[in-house]
Amino acid sequence: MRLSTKGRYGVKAMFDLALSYGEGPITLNSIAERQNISVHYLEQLFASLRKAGLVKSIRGAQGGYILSESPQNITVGDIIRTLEGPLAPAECVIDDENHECDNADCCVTRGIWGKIRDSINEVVDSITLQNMIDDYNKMHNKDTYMYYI
Amino acid sequence: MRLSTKGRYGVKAMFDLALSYGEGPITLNSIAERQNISVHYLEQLFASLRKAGLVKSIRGAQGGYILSESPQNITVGDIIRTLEGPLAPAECVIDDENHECDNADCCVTRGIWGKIRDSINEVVDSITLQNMIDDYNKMHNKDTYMYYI
DNA sequence: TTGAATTCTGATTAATTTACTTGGGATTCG
DNA sequence: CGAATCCCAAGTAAATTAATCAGAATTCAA
Repeated sequence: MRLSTKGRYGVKAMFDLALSYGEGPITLNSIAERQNISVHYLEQLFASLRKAGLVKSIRGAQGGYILSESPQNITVGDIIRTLEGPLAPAECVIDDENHECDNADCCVTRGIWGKIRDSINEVVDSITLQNMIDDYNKMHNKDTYMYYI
Repeated sequence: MRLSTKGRYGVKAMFDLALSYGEGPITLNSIAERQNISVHYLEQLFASLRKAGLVKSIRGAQGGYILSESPQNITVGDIIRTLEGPLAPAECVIDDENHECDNADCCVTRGIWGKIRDSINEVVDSITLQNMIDDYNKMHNKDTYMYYI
């Protein structure tokens, strides 16, 4: 039940973009360097993210990528589902497909897979990139914050 | 984020055992037939389940497997973690291992993986084999139940 | 207007994991 | 004894993952 590198790198890269939101396009090279990911691999991920409408690209020199929307309108769920496909522990609980079950007891286990699916999606859909930025700032301003107590 | 067949078959097979709990040993052959799984593959899964103490084996003719404990004391989480390893979306949130993070922002994403891990484990730990039996009986006694209304 | 910096596209590949299969050995009941 | 069963270790084919490779297309800036 691991996420693949697609989902993990994708969230990191999108968080990286979110930290620079409003400061113009960010190059994949710089993301790759900061996050320690191969540029070419990032290109593949960003092709998907762009097609899904989560980022916009600016081509040519001084180009790069920017978030399509503000960080508070993009969730971790949007990113992971774009890169990994539906977050379901079994095929029979992927909503947009109809996978038949011929076993009589299938529905009992199917109910379980459905609960797992729902709880995962609830968590990732409840976290926005803005939430991540806030967490990041809390960590990094902890010392400063102490002065005010 | 799919469960592998190990986890899925394992839950089905253990549920099969639970339905016959108290009726003596059940052979892998019969489980394999009912659940449509290869016997030899089931053998591998039951080797793990036995080592984890979830089932007991009775060798020789008329042998088979029984649950080590009553269905209400075995959770879906016990089964899945035994067969799939820790239910964590990323290595850095596996509790019993120490995986280092060198990126500064790692902790932000790590927090997310931790939330996903916790929500998955909460769900699977809250479902016992007895719960599954109850669900199963509800489904199958629906018609009978109607006569009493 | 040229060259460097970038995104974009499609193919290829190496490593890993998954989902078994194969081939036997050990044990126990009837 | 022999059939039924669990037990064990290795092998394997297919799929997936995680990239890499090669180069075309676009744009900015000097």
